[in-house]
Amino acid sequence: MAKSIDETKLERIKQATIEMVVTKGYGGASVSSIAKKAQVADGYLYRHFPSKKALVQFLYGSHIDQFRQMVYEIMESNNSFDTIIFEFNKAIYEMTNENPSKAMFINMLMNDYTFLMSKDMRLRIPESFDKLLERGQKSGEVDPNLSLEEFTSVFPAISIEYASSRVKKIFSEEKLTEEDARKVTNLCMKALRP
Amino acid sequence: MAKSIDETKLERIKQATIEMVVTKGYGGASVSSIAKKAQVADGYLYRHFPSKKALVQFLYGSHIDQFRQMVYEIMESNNSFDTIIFEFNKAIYEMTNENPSKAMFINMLMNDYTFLMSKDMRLRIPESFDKLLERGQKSGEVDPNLSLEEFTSVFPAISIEYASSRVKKIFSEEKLTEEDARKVTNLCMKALRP
Amino acid sequence: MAKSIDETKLERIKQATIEMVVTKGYGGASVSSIAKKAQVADGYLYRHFPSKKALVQFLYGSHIDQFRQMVYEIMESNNSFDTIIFEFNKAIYEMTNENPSKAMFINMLMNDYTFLMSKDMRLRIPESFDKLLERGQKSGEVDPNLSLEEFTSVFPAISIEYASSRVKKIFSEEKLTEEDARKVTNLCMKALRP
Amino acid sequence: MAKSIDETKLERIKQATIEMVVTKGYGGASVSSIAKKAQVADGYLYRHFPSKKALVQFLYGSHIDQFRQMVYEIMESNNSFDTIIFEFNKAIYEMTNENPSKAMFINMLMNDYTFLMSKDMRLRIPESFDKLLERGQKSGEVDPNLSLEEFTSVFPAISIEYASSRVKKIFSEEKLTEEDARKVTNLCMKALRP
DNA sequence: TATGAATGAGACTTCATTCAT
DNA sequence: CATGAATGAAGTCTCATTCAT
Repeated sequence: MAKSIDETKLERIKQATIEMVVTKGYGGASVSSIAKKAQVADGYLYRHFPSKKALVQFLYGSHIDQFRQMVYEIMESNNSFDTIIFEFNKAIYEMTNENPSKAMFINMLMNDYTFLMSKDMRLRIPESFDKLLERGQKSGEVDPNLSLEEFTSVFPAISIEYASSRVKKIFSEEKLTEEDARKVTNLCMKALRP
Repeated sequence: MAKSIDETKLERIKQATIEMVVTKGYGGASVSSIAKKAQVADGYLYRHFPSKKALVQFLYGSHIDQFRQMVYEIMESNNSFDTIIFEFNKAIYEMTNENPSKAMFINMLMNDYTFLMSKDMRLRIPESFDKLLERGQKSGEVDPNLSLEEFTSVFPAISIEYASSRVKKIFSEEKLTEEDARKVTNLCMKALRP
Repeated sequence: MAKSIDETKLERIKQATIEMVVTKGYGGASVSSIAKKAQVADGYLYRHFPSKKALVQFLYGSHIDQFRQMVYEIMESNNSFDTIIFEFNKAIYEMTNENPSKAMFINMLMNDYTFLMSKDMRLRIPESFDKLLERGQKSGEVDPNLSLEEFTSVFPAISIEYASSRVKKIFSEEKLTEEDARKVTNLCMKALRP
Repeated sequence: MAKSIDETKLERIKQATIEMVVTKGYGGASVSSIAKKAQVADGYLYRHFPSKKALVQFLYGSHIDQFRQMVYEIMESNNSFDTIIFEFNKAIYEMTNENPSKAMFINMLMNDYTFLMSKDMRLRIPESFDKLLERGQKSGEVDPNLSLEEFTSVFPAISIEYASSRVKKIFSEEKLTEEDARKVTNLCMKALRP
């Protein structure tokens, strides 16, 4: 009977939000500017999210979860610890190439103390990395004395930092390649080994 | 005498700004709330900075510079590469313990794409790390094929990430110790070696 | 058959509007909330009324007219002045019991200077009360020197005020009874007598 | 040192609010229109009240209290019941003449179910009228069987209704006089007597 | 006919900044 | 020099209304 929800509009809002937040910061990304970039009406956003904050929180949460799921899936289908690290790096570098804003968005919010993950997520993320650490320690590729805290300071910290400096174009403006993933994997493996 | 009163006021403004920005984000840290916390009048801030943005930029810049100078000074007075890494870690962990907000502030802004360093700073920072890298490669402690991009993804990235996760109290609420500095140094040294 | 479905929809809209306006005020009664309460689509209302304001005005007008007609009919079928007053009181108290929102709605709008009666109505109402006053003065039950202004300040003002304080549950939460109608009639008769 | 608060501005806001609410209704009285009428900046209001609703509530409350205090003071300084009624009528008619908007404002909000008095006020008002009723019953001027509910439906209901119909200019556009107060007092006294 | 997705004007509110004191 | 009252631009958000389906 009535018009159905235009999913592309919603998608446009989401992408526009990410881009505006990355470019102008949370405060600088006004709802008006987001709506304009997404080519929807100013009030449109409020038909799907109760507030601008909720929208950004949702995007943060869903991206973090996508990220976490990626780790999970790669772990499920790979036996070798170093392959997991490599596949993960490859995956996030592909994502970063495809949608640099998305990568910047996650990085920015992860370091913003006013955007906290949901409790649920705060618990599940370390859990995934804990399993990964165990696997590495079992296979003898990771120092058995390494704590989870030390582990996550190496992985995914190095991987993310490498991608982040690339999108910031500090050292290079090239796209991230499989070679980059290999190099970073190598750094991680060395740091972690017994 | 009168001037010293002034100085504490200015200092209070600076500290209040850092704390408010970390707690509430840049947008949430209103000039009024900063002034209130610093116990000065709203308009006082404008006697020293032309705008709120300029104040935050200044604080970011001066902290980054303090950081850079630390690297420089440690490099000047130490010959051994691993000692430099260790001393640096010790120094930033001490700073983090003393003033966690300051550490959070730097970390937050470094990952906020709307707060860019001055061009001057953007050039000088890699320069310092380049010199450090060279020293490590000369002494044979660092892989001679490592690029500056790879190097900075390890150091100071690991060091900072470790401190950051501690301030966020993700894995532990303990203060950072010399032992932590040693552990992190070890991780870095392993990652960098040939 | 199809039409009768329509009629209940319209009826539901009307009742929902009255209840929402009374509960939330004119501004707080959003078209959406009215439609939701009436279980019709948001846009449905516009098939019968050109605007929200027009809907409320219509309801106000039709209730006022119903009120006026009640006076008229009671006057037609009763010779005695005091019986007219009593029957009127009884009638509006019954209506108030049946549908308190309706009573509150009329009372609210009659005291809201932004909802004016139609010119037509503004003229016809005093006319009805003028006839009633005449009748009372002819029968000697009402002071011959009383102006219409004084008369309406007594009747129906006292009657309405009594019902209003009851729906507001200021002094009592009981339903209005015939005994209440009698008491109020007595107060009016005493006030009006020569 | 600094500028002091301009009390006339605050006064202008208050009066402008009353006038706009009376003319356009609560919803129609936009903060902008109020500020414009008061010749202050749009944001000024928020330096003294947390919201538009709070401002209107405050004005309602303070006017109701002024009203209540008037009753109290008149009762304190008069022994005779009928003098109290008369003095009260005179006082509110003078107030109505001086500031008709104020009278309309109170009347409007008293009949708006979304603007409730504070609990404190809801209790104190009937108390004052209860004392007045007692006095009238002691002096023999008021029917000893009259309930407070009946009493208040006569006084101050008649007095207020008379003033209200005058400000609405239904029957007359004249100012309210002492003669009006006398007439209304007479109506009340007749209604109340045994 | 009835729906409800979408619009956008305009509401309320915040707050960086100014400047009289 | 320092204050904080006042401003008003700009932000977030609501909601009456429209119209494709």
